[in-house]
Amino acid sequence: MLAQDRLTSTFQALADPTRRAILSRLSQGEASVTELAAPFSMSMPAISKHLKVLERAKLISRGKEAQWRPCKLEAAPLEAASNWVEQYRAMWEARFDRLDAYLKEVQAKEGNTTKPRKANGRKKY
Amino acid sequence: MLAQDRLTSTFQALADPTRRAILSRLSQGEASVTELAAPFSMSMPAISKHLKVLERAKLISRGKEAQWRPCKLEAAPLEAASNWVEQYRAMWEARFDRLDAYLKEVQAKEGNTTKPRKANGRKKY
DNA sequence: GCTTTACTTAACCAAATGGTTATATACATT
DNA sequence: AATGTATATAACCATTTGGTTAAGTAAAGC
Repeated sequence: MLAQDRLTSTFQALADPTRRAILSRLSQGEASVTELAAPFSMSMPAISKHLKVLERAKLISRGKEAQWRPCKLEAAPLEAASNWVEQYRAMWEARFDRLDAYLKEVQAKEGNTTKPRKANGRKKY
Repeated sequence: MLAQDRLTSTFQALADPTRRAILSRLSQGEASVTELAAPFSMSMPAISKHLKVLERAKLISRGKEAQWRPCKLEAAPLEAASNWVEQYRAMWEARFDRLDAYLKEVQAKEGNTTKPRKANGRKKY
C-alpha cells in the first residue's frame, strides 16, 4: 500500500492513541518536542517518529527556534476527514428516513400479499 | 500496540482505501461479500480479511441468509470518530478566535513596546 | 449423492509499524 | 573551547498488515 492519498494518511495518523494525544495537546497551542514527549513513558526517538507521521499527514507543521522545533496543529486534513465521515454517516441516516417513508407507504395500502420469491438468487437490497 | 480502544480501531479501519470504498458501497445498502468484492482486483480472502477488520471495529455487522453473509453499515463508531475530530477542529478554530481577539486588543493600545526576553528558556505558547 | 456457489480458514510472505539503544547534529551557556 | 540541551538519524527488532494460494465448510440445485 504505497499510493497514500490524503484521507489514508490522515486516518492512519489518527489511528494511534499517542498521536491523538499529541494532537489533543497541540489543540491547546504550540509545543516543543520535549514538551510533547513529557506525558509519555516512551523514548524521544519514538516521539520523533510519531511527529514525523503527523507531519507527513500534514496534521502538524514545525518551526525552528534556536534548538527547538515547535509543533503546531494544522486542521485542514482534520476537516477533510470529518467531511468524509459525515458524508457516509449522513447517507446511512438517509437510508433510515427512506425506510421509514417506505414502511409508512406500505402500511397505508392494507392487506397487500407478497408472492413467495424463487428460492434461489439472493434478494437485492 | 494491543490495547485497542474504540477510536483506534475505528481510525485504523478507515485508514485503508479498500475498506473506505466498502463502507461507501454499504452506505447505499446491504451487500453480500461477493457483491462487495466485485469492484476490486483482489482475491476473496483479501476482502474477507478487510470485512473482518471492519467487523472488529463494529463499522459493519453481518447476517446469515443461506450461503450468503450480507453486510451492513453500522454508523455508531463513525459518529464517535466524527465527534473526536470535530472536537479538536473546534478547539483549533477557537484558538484563532482568541488570537484574533488578542490582536485586536493589542492593536487598541497604541505604541506598546515589548522588552526583549532573556535569550535562554523557550517562550511559552 | 455429486456439483456448484458463497464464503472462511490456514499457511505463507513482503513490507510497514512502533518501539528500542547508540550516535550525530546544532545551538546556547559558561 | 568545552559542556549541556534539544532533537534527529541509524541500525536493529518484534509484531502487524495486506496480500497471496490452497484447502475446508456449508447450503442449494441438479
